[in-house]
Amino acid sequence: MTKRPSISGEPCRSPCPVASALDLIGDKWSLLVVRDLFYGSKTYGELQASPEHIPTNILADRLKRLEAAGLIAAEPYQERPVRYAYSLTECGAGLKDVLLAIARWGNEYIPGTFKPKVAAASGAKPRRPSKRVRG
Amino acid sequence: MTKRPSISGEPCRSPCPVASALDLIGDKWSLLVVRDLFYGSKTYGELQASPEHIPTNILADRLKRLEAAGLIAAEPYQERPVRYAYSLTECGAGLKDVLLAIARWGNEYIPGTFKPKVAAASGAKPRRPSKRVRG
DNA sequence: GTTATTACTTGCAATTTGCAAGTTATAGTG
DNA sequence: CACTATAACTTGCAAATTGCAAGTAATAAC
Repeated sequence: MTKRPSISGEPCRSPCPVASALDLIGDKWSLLVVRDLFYGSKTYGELQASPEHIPTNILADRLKRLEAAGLIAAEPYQERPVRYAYSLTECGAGLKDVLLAIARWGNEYIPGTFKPKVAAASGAKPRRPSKRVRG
Repeated sequence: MTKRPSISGEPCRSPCPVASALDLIGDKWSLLVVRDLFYGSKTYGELQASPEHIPTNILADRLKRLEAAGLIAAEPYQERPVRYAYSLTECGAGLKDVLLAIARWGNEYIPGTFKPKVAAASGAKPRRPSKRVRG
């Protein structure tokens, strides 16, 4: 089985599933990227346009790490220049319950938060599927 | 006090419940402290003894922040020197579903993680600090 | 009176963050 | 063709955060 690097590239802190999960998604931005992919964002620009304004270098870094961890997949939708459409893998999509639990907690205990409409992971395909260039 | 400070002391990034929640608990350590309190840890020493070995200054900082955010409460159990027993508030205890969802996801997608026994939040008062060893 | 324990605090180097600006490739306008 | 615009990143760097190690204060234990 492939090794799953933590968010900081280190081995897992402990075999606790919570600690191991936080090694991958325990930071301020990763779950927001996952949230946006759930809501149908696909491209770098769409992810960047979210209301939290993730810094562009952080977004690039999180996309790399989440892909390396197997939570998301990058598929080129055009060449010259190569542009990628990002989507959740089954592993990443498995975080839906986590996101829902967090959203419910936020709604209950943090005043001023809105109630999100739950969106299904979109099946719409980006144009021009082509061969991979990136390893 | 109406304002809920983020983990970095800033105002919330957006009214999204997920983003707002991550402002409070979106880091590598906060949810592990909450997890340990769920499992019955009460004192600083017990929290520090967890297998992930949280740095002591980080633990002190997180306890302050989580208390300021209203997720945990610190109650003195002895004077001279003052020692505090930490416990989850209702707000902090509300994170149980979040922890469970994360643990389930970790168990399903991260190999090598153990299945935790779910422990109820204990209402027992601390007497003498007792030795606990958790794995 | 020396050592141990608990619960922290402090110092500091290294890492991470985030703002801003730069880069690369292509499209559109005149 | 020159010029502007856009999309998707990359790079530079100051500031903030992290985490290791050591220090501190109060008390108990030997």
